[in-house]
Amino acid sequence: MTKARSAFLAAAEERGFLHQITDRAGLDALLAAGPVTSYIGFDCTADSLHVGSLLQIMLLRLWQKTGNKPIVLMGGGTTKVGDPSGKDETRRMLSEAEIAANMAGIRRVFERFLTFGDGKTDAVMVDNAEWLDRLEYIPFLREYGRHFSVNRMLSMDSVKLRLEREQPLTFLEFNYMVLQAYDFLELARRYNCAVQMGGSDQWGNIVMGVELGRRAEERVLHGVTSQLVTTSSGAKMGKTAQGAVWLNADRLSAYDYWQYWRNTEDADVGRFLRLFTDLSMAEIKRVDALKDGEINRAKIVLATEATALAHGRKVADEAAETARRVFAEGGIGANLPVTETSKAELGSGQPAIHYFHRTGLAPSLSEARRLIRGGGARINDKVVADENAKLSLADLNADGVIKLSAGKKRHALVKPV
RNA sequence: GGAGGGGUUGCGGAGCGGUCAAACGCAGCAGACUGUAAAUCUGCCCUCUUCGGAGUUCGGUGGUUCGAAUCCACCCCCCUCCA
Repeated sequence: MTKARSAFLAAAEERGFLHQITDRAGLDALLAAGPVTSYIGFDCTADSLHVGSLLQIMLLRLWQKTGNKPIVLMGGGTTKVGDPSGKDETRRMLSEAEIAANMAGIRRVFERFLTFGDGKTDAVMVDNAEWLDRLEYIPFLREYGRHFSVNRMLSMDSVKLRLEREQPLTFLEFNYMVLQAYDFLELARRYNCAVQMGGSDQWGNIVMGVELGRRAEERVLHGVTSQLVTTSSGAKMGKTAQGAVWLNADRLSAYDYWQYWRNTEDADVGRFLRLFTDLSMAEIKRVDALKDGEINRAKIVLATEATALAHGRKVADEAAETARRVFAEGGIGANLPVTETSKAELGSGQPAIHYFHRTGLAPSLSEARRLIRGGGARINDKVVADENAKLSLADLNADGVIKLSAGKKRHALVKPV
């Protein structure tokens, strides 16, 4: 493969973003000639995005940074249908109000990663409900339905896998790819959008759009998919025991976000630095050269850089400092979650398990007991031996708080007010 | 509409009248070893518990039985084939 001439392709390929491109040479030539508009669609199934979508976000960011215009397409319309790709189960139907609320939350996430505005390379956010909600069934079928082959659609992975696994697929969902293809055409008309990007599971849907553009209006459209990012152990990214790794602070604190990246497996550090930070390749090579125990320094760089993108530099530095104090000095960092209680309650000598439960370190009282039995619970860094141990005012440390720990990594403070 | 198969604890998947809070695998949590890594080993993994137990689970509702995830009836949902 020859080296790309365009800044975007050169950078995206060097950093390992890309999986498939419909017409690499054609796209490269287009990009080299001037700013190009591309889009990625996001469904509004939750009020934030998580790390699973981060690669797509970074791809748009890179697109903008290399002098092009990104469109964030909110799936206000398609969310009402539900994408069957990669899922065995039909999605729950969301109400319009839920979708609107989710969209507002997602918008805030993007404001961190992209520059929005009216300029030539400023990002814009568009909602496909604008046109999908108004489609008329018969005219739509006559005008666009004829360009879609059911034979072809049945061979698409998203559909085929459901059928093979004997999982239900409703007609509603079957239409998803048609609508996504139509989105592409609509964006091409409205914004002269020439490229659709997406995760590798979107390949089929993207190609449908490219083909629709050609068949319906002889437009030349391009499709690009990103690598599927899994950890070296094969797990999908973005899931932890506590749930998804969300990108907004209401859902997941900056400190926990920082910790997520800090705990990256050795084998993933270099790859993640390239994908999820803005560091230059030279810088990344330098950091990635660290080996063995030293690699922890690279993980700290990764965590801080990734957190800075999602939550801001200042917050990222604070998270790093908190972690340093908690782990290196065994102390208490400012960013640990605090659960408030009253002096009176604390003085009454409630069992420690209550506090482990209340702080969220244990999902139930039974779990808290198990944690203590297993030797994983600590109060002020001292292992709790007795599962009926009680907490009292005497446990307050010099800072006037009690530090509870579940395992080495999860800590919380109890503070009387 | 007809015939057949199926719905079990996060997932996969055993169980098919008592010994079932339900094998096993995966995921997860904790401990050991480490580097806040991976791998490995150990323990835990429905809820509550005064640690003796207690209470709710096997699509739903009734029933048979001393006793039902297991048998019966009806209902709901899914799959396959036929129409």
